[in-house]
Amino acid sequence: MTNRQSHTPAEPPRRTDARLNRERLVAAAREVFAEAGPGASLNEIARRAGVGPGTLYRHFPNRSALLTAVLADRIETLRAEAEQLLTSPNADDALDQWLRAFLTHARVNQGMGSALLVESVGELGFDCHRRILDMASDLLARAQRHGTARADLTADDVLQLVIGIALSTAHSKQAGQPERLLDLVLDAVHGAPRRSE
Amino acid sequence: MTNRQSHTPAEPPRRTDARLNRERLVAAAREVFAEAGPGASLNEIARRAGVGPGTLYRHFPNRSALLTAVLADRIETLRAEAEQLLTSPNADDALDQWLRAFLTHARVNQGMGSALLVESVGELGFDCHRRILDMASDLLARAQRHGTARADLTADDVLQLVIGIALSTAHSKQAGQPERLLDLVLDAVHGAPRRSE
DNA sequence: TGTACATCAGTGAACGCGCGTTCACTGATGTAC
DNA sequence: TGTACATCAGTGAACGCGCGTTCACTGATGTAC
Repeated sequence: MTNRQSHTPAEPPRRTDARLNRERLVAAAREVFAEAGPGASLNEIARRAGVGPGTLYRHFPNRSALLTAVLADRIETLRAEAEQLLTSPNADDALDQWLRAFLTHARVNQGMGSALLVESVGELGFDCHRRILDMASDLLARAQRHGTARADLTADDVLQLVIGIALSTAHSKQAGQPERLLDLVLDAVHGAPRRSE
Repeated sequence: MTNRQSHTPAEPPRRTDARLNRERLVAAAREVFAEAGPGASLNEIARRAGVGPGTLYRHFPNRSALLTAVLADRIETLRAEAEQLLTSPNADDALDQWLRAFLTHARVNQGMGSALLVESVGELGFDCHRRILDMASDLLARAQRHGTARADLTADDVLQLVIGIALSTAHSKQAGQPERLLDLVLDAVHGAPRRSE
């Protein structure tokens, strides 16, 4: 809350060229991860950033650190959105809206986020997972108390479903399909546990 | 319908050693794909089958052909199940049951099926896609006519959702989560398009 | 049933490739004076 | 403000690895007689 600038946990580099290269690397990583998924080549990222591979390793000891850096501001955006939505009048709409935003982010990264979320890739990945899960939990709990969200749902399950949509539609050509699928899931989230006939 | 034995489209090999190796390769591929996903190493598959890499290429010109061979009997199983379910009394249960079976198969292959389904990997992949989609369409259409399935759903959307569950839970440690998520989706499939408040 | 041989299948070393990662070296930067 | 220098950052060739794929060769099989 006190930090206005949201840089990655680690201290920012002292020298200006270092800081610049770091930014270039994160920007390149954002692009390349979006194109080729979380398994994208690190050398390719360094190439795209216009630096040597050694420079990449100086800034990010492993792939997970780089992924986390890329995710950092997306997560911060989601967090801010969640915080605001938690004060909005309609608890159901708040949950829906946040999940829509989450789906968009997850899709942009071609399931990159999911890689970090599903498997806990190192401590940093685990941390991302926790933060996302906390937001979803808060919004879901409120929608369960003051809205129509089913009481038998866990935030983990709902997130997993949305991540699934992001993954399965990562290469989908059908415009609008992800949103359509999410709407269907949201119907289930707000519906009763299945009425018979 | 006339063929009792379901071998892959291509003619079966003439020599017995060839046929044996082919079977070994498919068995190994089944294992390795299940462990490492559809991008698994072909050399590793050959190794596991106890044959040289050249032998693998003699039988299967590319990865897609091998994937298709592995999928072939799973798809045949699903087809037989679909055919039988189409004559069962309850159209809703039939759809649900088939989707459950589909999820199981999709999960066993760690999203391997999905790779073939989502992206159309060559003609063979496209063919698999079609066959699965046809089954789902028939069952969904019947559940829409004689059951409670929502009229605004397409088979493609429903399949995509289930594939998403398979993908996102591929590495999930939580036992029972995939089934739980599918149940939630099935609720949506059979529910009305969202009642307000 | 037994043998000769053409055919088909299997082998596995080898190739080129891109990957992740390292490290000795060069160079730029910021600071102390 | 100007310079000297220690420190930190960047470089990129190089390594080993496993991958997909090929192909000249060996060997097993089935068939014709």
